Amino acid sequence: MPVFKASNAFRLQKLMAQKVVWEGKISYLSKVVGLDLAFVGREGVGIAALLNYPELKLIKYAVAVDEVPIPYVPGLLAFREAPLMFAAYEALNEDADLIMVDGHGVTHPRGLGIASHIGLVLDKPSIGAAKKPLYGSEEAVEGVNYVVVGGRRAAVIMEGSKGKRIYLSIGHKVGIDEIVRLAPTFFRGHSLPEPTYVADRISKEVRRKVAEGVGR
DNA sequence: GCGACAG
DNA sequence: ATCTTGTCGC
Repeated sequence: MPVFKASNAFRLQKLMAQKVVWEGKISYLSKVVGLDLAFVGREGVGIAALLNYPELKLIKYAVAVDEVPIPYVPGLLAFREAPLMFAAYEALNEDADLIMVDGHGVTHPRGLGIASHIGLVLDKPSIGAAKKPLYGSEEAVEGVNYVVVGGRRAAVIMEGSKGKRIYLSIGHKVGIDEIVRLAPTFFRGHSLPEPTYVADRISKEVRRKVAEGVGR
């Protein structure tokens, strides 16, 4: 069997990055899907959580569990985590108006963080929600903190509860101004935006059940 | 070459 | 991401 080759992944990212759309507005927003992954040893637990908007209440969720053979390599996160996220999204069997992914979008060394990777493949508007910076320089404009990449504003830095900084980046087909407009509406008293928070909570909850099933 | 490095 | 108890604070 072929093994994961970082050099090939790099080439693919550069090609895919050219297809990513940094602009766009969400004309109709009702279904938001949060994607996240948890681990139990080598087993990955992918979660696709559907929330309504603007209430941000969990409507339903889908799970995908499988072995994750790709190692974690900074910058190549999508190759490790996206497969199970696609599987979970597929199992959800819903058409999302917007997808929020744990991690960065275009604020990535080659312009293709996991949020952009997933938005591009599913051809859906997507936004990345990360807890730590990865790429780009900070710049404050009119009271808003941005992350600039190649001269273009690529992410907005939000302050979750207890002052925690969260990086909301362009994933695909959502412009920076649209993210600035929507950003505040995604927070509900947690450090993370609600779609990501809910998906993360569920992933850890399901992870525990999977861990028990593994031990026998 | 050295250090940094989403989850 | 995950390994991990109690503990400080809203």
